[in-house]
Amino acid sequence: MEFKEAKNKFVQTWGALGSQWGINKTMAQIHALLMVSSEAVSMEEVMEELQISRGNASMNLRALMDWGIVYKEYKAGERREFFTAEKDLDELAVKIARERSKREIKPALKILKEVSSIPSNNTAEEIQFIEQTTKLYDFVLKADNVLDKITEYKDNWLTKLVVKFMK
Amino acid sequence: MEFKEAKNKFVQTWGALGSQWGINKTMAQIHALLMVSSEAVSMEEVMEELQISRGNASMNLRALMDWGIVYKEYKAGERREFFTAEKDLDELAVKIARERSKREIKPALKILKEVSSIPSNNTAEEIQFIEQTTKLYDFVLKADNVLDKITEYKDNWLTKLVVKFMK
DNA sequence: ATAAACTTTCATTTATTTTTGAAAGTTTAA
DNA sequence: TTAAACTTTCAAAAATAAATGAAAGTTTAT
Repeated sequence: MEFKEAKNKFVQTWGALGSQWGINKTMAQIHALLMVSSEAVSMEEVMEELQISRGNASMNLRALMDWGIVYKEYKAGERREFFTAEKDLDELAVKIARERSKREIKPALKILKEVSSIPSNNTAEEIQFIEQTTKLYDFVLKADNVLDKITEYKDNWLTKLVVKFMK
Repeated sequence: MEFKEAKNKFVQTWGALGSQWGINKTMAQIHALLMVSSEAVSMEEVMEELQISRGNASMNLRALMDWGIVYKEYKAGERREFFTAEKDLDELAVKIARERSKREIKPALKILKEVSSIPSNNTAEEIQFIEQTTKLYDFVLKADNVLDKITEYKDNWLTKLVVKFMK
């Protein structure tokens, strides 16, 4: 396999993976492309490499910047904007974890608390509902706290986790 | 908020969450419904409660069983099949983690290994590509191993993780 | 064997999500 | 200023994913 083929395969794979995780395909592909580029990449180049429209490139680059995992760069004497991806994987994972916690876990917790707090009329159905949603709330809250704790380590958190866990 | 409203809200929320995690909405809704039911539920009831077609109910129940998080139950003297969800959250999380590792992480690892193993012609581009995909491979492999290790604990793994991590 | 009770399959339809591209907006250099 | 170089927006189109429902398939009781 030669370079171009490998690069393409990587971008496609990362894209497909993205869509299984609630991130759209193009967004994941752009991220993949930037991650393996040695230099900052212009929007034009992104469009060219991935064969996508200007609007699509613009919107997804924006979304990646909102996630905090792609940065704009300005080059001296250049009008155009260039983009680079966060390449440090610990940092990348931490940012994704934080963002998903904020966007998905926290709102879910709010609803779990709400629905688990209804007054019960003591039918088996209602008792089961309250019990299960309460357990869910506790579980998700605990998981979210662990996530928080882990992301505090930032550098090398995964290695530290391995060490803690293996012994 | 009364019971029916709370139940509906929970099912809707769980469904929306599902679609952000690569599971389809109906599948997540059925799972939510079963999880808070005190008794096993027939396909007919699932169709009725979620207002979905027979085919849809059948296919998504099947998928949930493939994931190992919903079980069939037979009632004496009943022709119909009934369904229950895994209600133990540690167990649920472990099953989901295992399944996603098998379906998504393992195949991704295979590709990462492939693409990071191309011969380099020593251009900056190729060096960066090989370096980054190699790092990704190592990172994902390490994460997958931690997942494996965690799921071995099965009972109370989350609590154990909290304990390990907080100290 | 057969018919009733039930489940699964899959071609077609429907709904949702993503992409396009042209117009509007912005920035910078002269 | 103004016009060239570039980016963003968003309504419409295209692509993708999910749902329907009727026919085919199973199972079980008699």
